[in-house]
Amino acid sequence: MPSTPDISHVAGLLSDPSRSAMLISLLDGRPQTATELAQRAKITPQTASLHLSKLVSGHLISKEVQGKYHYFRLTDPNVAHAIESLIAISPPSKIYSLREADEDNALRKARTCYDHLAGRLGINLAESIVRKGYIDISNENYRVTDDGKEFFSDFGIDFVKLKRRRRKFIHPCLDWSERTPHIGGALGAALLDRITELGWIDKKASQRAVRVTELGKEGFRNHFELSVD
DNA sequence: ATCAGAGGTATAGGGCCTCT
DNA sequence: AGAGGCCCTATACCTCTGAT
Repeated sequence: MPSTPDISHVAGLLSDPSRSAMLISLLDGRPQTATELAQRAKITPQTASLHLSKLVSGHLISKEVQGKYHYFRLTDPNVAHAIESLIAISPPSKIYSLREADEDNALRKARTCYDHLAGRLGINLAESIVRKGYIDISNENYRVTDDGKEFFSDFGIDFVKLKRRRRKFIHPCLDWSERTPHIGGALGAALLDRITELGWIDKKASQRAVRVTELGKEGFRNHFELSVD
């Protein structure tokens, strides 16, 4: 008889507010030190260090030592996907200041979800791609059409190389702020890489929120018929 | 090459809180 | 009351950098 997966261990690791705050901070895919994560979770570095060691032993995050710095990151996109899904079914956190409200608005507008684009921009981009017939939705799954293959190749994405990767090629990733899926998987990551490379978005070093540049506004309009304010 | 200082992380011990 | 978990402070350890 197949054994039942034990989700209680992972759920236990996620159940602490400090640990979940650090995991959410790691959602942008950027490696961060224990001290940075401690600031995010509003705890001391020593406490953060303890929590991080538990998350490492639970295989939710991995650690890379570079000199005196210890960089932590999510182990793989599946962890990010799981956290985003939990955020989608969680009640919104209370906002106490104008700064928090601004950050929340910026995140809802456009942000990275581990290694792909999310927020209203991510949703609108996915909807535009579907509308143009580059991606087909069947049984709530994404499939790239022949037109899509041609379009993504023209857009500068190496489709063949992407297909060879062991990672899931494309999947709908539920957006916690919009409750609508955006494009996840290897193609979602490649899209974000290409958009960043083209200078369409500006990723701030310490934030998940991204800003669309003037070049990006033009690019999204010309390639995806998207008007970004 | 060696040493001291600074920055960052890990660990130990204790207080506090919650649950049973 | 006891157990368990979280967070804090104090301290030790590691690594890097700059001065000598």
